[in-house]
Amino acid sequence: MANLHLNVSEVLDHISLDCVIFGFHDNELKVLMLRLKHTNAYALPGGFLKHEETLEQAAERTLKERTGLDNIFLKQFKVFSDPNRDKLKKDNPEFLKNEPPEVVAFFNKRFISVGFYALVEFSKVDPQPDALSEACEWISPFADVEMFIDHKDIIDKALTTLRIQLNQQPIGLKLLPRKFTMPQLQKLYETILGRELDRRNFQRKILSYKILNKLNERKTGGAHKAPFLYEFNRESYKQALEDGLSGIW
Amino acid sequence: MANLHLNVSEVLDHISLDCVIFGFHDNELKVLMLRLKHTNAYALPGGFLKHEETLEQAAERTLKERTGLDNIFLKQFKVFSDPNRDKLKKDNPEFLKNEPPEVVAFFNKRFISVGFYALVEFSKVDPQPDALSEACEWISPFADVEMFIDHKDIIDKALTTLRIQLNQQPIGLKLLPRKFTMPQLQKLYETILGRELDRRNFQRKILSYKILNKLNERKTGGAHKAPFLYEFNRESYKQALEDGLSGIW
DNA sequence: TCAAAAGTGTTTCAAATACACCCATGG
DNA sequence: CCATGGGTGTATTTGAAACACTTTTGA
Repeated sequence: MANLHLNVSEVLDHISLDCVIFGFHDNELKVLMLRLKHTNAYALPGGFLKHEETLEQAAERTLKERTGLDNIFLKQFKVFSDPNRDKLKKDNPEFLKNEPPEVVAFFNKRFISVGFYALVEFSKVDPQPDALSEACEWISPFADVEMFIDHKDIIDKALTTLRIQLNQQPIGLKLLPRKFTMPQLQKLYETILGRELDRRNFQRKILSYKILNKLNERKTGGAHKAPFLYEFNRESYKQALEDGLSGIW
Repeated sequence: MANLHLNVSEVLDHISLDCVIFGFHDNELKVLMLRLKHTNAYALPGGFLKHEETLEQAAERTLKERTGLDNIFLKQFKVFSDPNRDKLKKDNPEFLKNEPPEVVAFFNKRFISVGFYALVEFSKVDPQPDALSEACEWISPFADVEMFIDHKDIIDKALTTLRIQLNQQPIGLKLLPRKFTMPQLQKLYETILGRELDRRNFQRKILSYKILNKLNERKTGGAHKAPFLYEFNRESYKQALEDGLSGIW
């Protein structure tokens, strides 16, 4: 059974990072998580900081390992530094049972963890478990499952941040496939905001920003009337976000 | 000459924090900074993380030491983790010349620094230099002075964050004295936003939130017509911020 | 052929903006 | 007595919200 191959001298003590990787599929928001070996708990993909890296580079590296993707949209949102936050780790080191002693010792130090959230296009992700986990899978951020130490808190905080930053960050652009329908975009906004929006007002408002190109294609295959496909106009979207999408949904 | 009396075994390696302490005085935004000994550079008040502390507690401790104040409004806004960020420190260790070798060695490690911003009532602060600095004083966040390593970047980022969070955080409440005038409050908003606002519209809008109590007093002593004094209605202000002061200035 | 989803348009109401006049004060 | 800053009011424009009808589709 493969172990972590973590060279503890390559990374800084006391500092870790956790990534809340958001995807959007079947009109639902998802988070990519690891199911830890020998436990039922889910954990966020995370990692440690190498000597010559920034935290952003370390997060990118982690993302690449779990999703296969480069150039992911990534943002720090909070540092979790409760000295008791990793208490559970010491009580439940089951998932470390195949690791060498120096790795176990390293894990048992106190860590402050920098939370990042990432936005990825669901269909492009190839989920890769790490050596400490049995599976890497998408679950609902609202799912009531057992989570490693404070990872539930980290997800909740990421969601709150996402909600607040919905009008300042290219959330739609990063979470949806290149071509998408208006109802899809609306569902995305609704999921993040946690409330329903009026279909017609939503469309009018989002179109008024001139950040979408309407395509001469419709999404076929679904039941009911075929909706048009849209794509983001990357130029104007970028510009619009710099000004802030002035409204609040 | 007093030295730091830093017991390096009490704090974690590699982790520091810096506080951008905002105050408002003479209708101008100010930042509390230290002037480092034996250099011309200004540095942000900062500190290290003790083993049993959260970062927030460590920041509070730092704030208490520099300002004499407790219960300060404090918020994390970013972690600065460029591996070269403290390069200058190694080139210019002048301000450490009275420190024992273990302290110098500690300072020469790589640090990632968690940025906090704090909002304080200017007149209540009693600025206290630390052992490494000659003075602790208020300067303009826009001042073009020499700053320690990346502290200018940290201030800029704090300002940007403050601007974005102006409608979500109790910024007025924390920065102004208990009684203040409408023009003062407006100047505060204008300074943070970096643009002018219409006097009459500002007043109408801020009053519409019902977060101010108009007092039966006027601010005397100034030239020209004496403006009324207001105070925040803490109950409704708190409530309003939870909902977000829906507008954007 | 009909239920359910999607396209499109109008009316209404609230908020942001622009603008004007009067009042008080110290120099 | 007047320049400056402060108090208060109104008309206009803009955008958000509420709401209705028609079209397309697969079951």
